[in-house]
Amino acid sequence: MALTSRERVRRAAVKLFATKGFHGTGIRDLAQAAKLSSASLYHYMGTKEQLLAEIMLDCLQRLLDAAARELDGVDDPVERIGRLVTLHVTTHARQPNETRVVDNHVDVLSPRARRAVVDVRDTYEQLWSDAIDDGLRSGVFATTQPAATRIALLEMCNGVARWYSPRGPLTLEQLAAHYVQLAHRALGVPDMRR
Amino acid sequence: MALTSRERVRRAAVKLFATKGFHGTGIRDLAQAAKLSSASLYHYMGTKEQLLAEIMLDCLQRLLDAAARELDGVDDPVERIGRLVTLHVTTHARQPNETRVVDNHVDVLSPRARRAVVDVRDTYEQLWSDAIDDGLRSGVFATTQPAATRIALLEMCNGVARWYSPRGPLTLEQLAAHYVQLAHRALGVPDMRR
Amino acid sequence: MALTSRERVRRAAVKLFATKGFHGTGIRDLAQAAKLSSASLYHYMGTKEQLLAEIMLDCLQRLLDAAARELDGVDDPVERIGRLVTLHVTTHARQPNETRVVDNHVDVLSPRARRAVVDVRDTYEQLWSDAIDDGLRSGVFATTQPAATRIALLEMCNGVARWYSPRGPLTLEQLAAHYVQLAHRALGVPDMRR
Amino acid sequence: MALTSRERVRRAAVKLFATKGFHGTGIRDLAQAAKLSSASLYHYMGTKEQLLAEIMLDCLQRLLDAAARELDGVDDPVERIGRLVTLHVTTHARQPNETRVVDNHVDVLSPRARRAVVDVRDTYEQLWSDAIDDGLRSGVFATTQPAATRIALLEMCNGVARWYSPRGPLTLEQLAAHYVQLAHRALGVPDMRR
DNA sequence: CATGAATGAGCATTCATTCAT
DNA sequence: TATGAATGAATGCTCATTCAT
Repeated sequence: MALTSRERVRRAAVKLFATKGFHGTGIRDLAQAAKLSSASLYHYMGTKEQLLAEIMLDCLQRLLDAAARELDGVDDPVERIGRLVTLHVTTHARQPNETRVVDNHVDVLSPRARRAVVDVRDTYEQLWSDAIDDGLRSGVFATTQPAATRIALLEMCNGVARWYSPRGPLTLEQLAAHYVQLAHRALGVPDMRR
Repeated sequence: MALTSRERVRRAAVKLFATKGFHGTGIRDLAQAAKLSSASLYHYMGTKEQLLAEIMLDCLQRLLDAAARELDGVDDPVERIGRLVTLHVTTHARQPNETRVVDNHVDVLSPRARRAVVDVRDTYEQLWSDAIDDGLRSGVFATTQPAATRIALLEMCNGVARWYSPRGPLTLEQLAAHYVQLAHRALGVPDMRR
Repeated sequence: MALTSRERVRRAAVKLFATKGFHGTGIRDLAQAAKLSSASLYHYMGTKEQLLAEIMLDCLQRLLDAAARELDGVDDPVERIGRLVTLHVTTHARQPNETRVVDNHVDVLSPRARRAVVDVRDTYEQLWSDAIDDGLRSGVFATTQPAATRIALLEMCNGVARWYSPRGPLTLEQLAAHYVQLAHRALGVPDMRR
Repeated sequence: MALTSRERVRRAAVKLFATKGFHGTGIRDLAQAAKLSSASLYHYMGTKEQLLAEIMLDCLQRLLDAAARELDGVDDPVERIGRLVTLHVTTHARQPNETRVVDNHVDVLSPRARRAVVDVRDTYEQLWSDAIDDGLRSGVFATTQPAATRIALLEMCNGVARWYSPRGPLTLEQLAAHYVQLAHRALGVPDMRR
């Protein structure tokens, strides 16, 4: 089924911003990839930067929503971190372009747009912080640097978008399971729990 | 003591490429930061891309050399990984701009330059692979996914350049020690060893 | 009637390339003469060199076509040379800019474009060679150096673009008639034939 | 024997201006060809344009002097034209670069320099005019367009610099002899005179 | 809904030239 | 005599964006 022009623009932008960077992507590249004239592009977007900001906000919001759904009703911190890692890694593996755009383009945004993006991201990362804090409080996690560990884990998981290929030796499930193990180990979850 | 113009160009490029990206950095930005006219820039560099490639190769080579020095005479895989992590993290914390340029700009390079850069990077990463393989063979490491773990650890350590600040709560030593712990845990080093 | 922008670009290029040379003509000169911004120029041309190549090929092709038409059904070599000279001289007198561009810019072209231009030019000059050879065979021409004579005549006729003015003492018809006489004399056509 | 730097600059300029044109030749091309730095070039020349003007004036003056020497004591117009053609053609064949610079760069010069060059050229061409007028007066030449014929002959002879090669089928002597024949025929010199 | 035409501003790079050494 | 360093101005060309149709 044919995509709408609007959707074609969006997909073209995601792919190109991810692979060539925002500044490395010209409006003409976008137009060509979306099979539109560069003038027509402007029926479906504001400025190039607004297009970027929309993509970033959108992806982040969807991640946040999905995370909230995953965590709904789950109390065990080990399980919660496991679900966050699984979701994060899976998302980065399945949508490497979207996530690379989100993860690498914060600095490009104007202050106003950056604020909005960072706010959503902070809300999302708070889910990680909360889970880690809970685990520490309950004694199931053991680390002296919860903040650094959280960031380290997030960076580690973000990296998946840069290297994972479904055509490689790992299935998505294996990949996610391995990263969950890495996270649990990093947080000092005792072996018997795993 | 005054810097040479050449050095000023280099430092300006590192800072700007790191913060604004290669395509986001104009030759005029570079000139202004180096306190030179844009024409004079070309006494100290080839093209903008060649400048980038030189910086990347240079930084990678220095990292590789330092790693070789660190590992010299060290046999214990636990210690070797510890030293690699310490060096990697310390370098990323001390020279966040250099390392961000190296870690984020491979795709910008022309095929020829990319080849050269990737070759050095592969040689460096082989040091990690070797240490991990040794640890697995000797039974001190325990993981079913050595390759994925190596990449995950590298990404995790690279991330340091994106967030660590010496003005934050962690000293360089604490930071490095924590990342060594994370790496050892990720590789399944038994607690008594740590 | 108003010219199209495309045509204005073409005419501006012909005039400027002819008078200031290809390298002496800047893109901004072209834009100003075509009453367009320098950016708009690029809607109507590829690169500056492609614009040159198109002009050259076009003019040469039109000369070749016209020559073929002139010679159609004409057998007498004296008459054929007369018609070639008349056409060549008339063209150079009427379109001095076009012909100066064609005659003086072969060396500027890239190898590929030069090849294309030289091919058409060679085809055209072959018409002269054939006429001269025929005249020699039939005994109506007398020269020991047909090749040198052909080139000499062509250079002589090309020169017209450099000096002839319709405001001078010679009408186009007188000019052409005189050059025909010069050509016939050069080829040793007996006086009674003229 | 080694050339002086001054002479190397001169020769480099002649070769490059002839083949790539004045505007197509950069100061760096000149420097490289003269095996000097571009700054050092300025010890041996004024501006690029002055260098061009000096070359042109010099070559023209030498041609004029040589012509005066050739004509000294020669009264017969047929012989005079013969000597002028021989000298002109020989010079263009032997020094194609010098003559191409002289013949094709008048338009590049500033008004003042152009004036000086054109003055010498006019003096030289006057020698041709005088010879032709004499021949007409004495009845040995027959043409209704002496001015056009003179220009046509000059253009024809200038052309030699564009095509003649000593490695081709014609020796210099044969070339000159043929052009003398062409000139005599163009001027209507009766066959018995030749 | 779509685009050809248009542009001011900007791009990386090169220009001819100067000057202190 | 020679040049490395330096530059303001210019180079050919592309940028993101607008607008009339």
